[in-house]
Amino acid sequence: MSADQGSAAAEAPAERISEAELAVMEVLWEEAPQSAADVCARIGKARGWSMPTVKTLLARLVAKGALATTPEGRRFLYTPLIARSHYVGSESRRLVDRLFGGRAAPLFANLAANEQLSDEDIAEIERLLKELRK
Amino acid sequence: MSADQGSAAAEAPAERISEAELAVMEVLWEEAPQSAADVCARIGKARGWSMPTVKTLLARLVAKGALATTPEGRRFLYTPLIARSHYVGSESRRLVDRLFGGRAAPLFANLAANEQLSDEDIAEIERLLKELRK
DNA sequence: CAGTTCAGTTTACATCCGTAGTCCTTTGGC
DNA sequence: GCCAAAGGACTACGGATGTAAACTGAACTG
Repeated sequence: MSADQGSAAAEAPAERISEAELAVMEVLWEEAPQSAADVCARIGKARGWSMPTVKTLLARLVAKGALATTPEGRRFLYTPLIARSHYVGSESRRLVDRLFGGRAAPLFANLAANEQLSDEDIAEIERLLKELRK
Repeated sequence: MSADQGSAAAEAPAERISEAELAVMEVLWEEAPQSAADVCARIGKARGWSMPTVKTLLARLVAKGALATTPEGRRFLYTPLIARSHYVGSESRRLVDRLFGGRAAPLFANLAANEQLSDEDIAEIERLLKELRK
C-alpha cells in the first residue's frame, strides 16, 4: 500500500524520528558533517541538553539509519542520511492522511479558517498555483 | 512560553492525544455520546482491539480531559470535550511550526512539489483564496 | 611512559504508548 | 436473596522517548 515513489532505495529509515531527535537532525541539516561536540554546542544553547543526552540522540539516529558516521581522527562526524525535504514531505503526508482524509485542500481550508495564513503566504501560494496551472 | 491564545479556558487538554487515542476520538467525533461497548464495537472492526484496550484508551482520554463521562444507568457515556476541528487545527499548527517555520506557504509548496495536490485540491484552494481576498 | 582528557558505548530510569488481563462492584435475572 | 453478567478500575508489560550518568578505550601531553 501507499505510494513509496520507488527507485533509489538506500535511504528511507522507516523508523520514525522523535521530537528530540528532530532537533538534532535540524542542526545537522543546517550544516553537514559535524562532530558530537559541535552538535552539542549548538543544541545546548537552544535546549539546554547535556553532552550525554546529545550523544544518545545521535546514537539512536545512527541506529535508525537517519545519520551516517565518518571517522575523523579519533571522533566521528555525523551526516544526515535522509534529506530534510524528504522528512518534511513524509511528515506532511502523514498529517494530511491522518487528519484530512489524504486531501490537502481541507488542511489548507483549516489553516485559512484559523487565520494561520499571512498575506505573504497567500501571495506565495497564489504564485505556486499559477506555476502548477501552467 | 509559546502562544497559548489565552481566553476561554475550559477545554484545551494540553495533553497530547496519541495515535491510538485519536482512533477512539474519531469514533466519538462521528457520533456523540457512546458507551465503551459502542466504541469498542466500532473500533474492534477497524483495528481489532479488545475491549480492555478500548477501555484503557477511553480512561486515558478522560484523564487527559479530552472526553467527558455521563453516568447512564450503570455505565458511562463518553462525549468529546474537544472539537475535532480544534484538535485538527492545533495539530496542523504544530506541524507548520515544527517543520515550516510557522509559515503555511512552505507546507503548501512541499505538498505541491510532492504531487500531493490533486486537481480538485487545486481548484478548491483557488476558490478558498478567492474567498480570502474578498 | 603514565596520567589525563576526550569521545563513543553501555547502562539507567522515569514516563508515555500500545495492548491487554484481572479484579471489583453493581445490577439484573431467577 | 443469591448468583451471574456487565462494565469500570487497577495492574501489567514490552517498547519508545527524554534525559543523563558511568564506563571504556584511545590519543595527546608532560
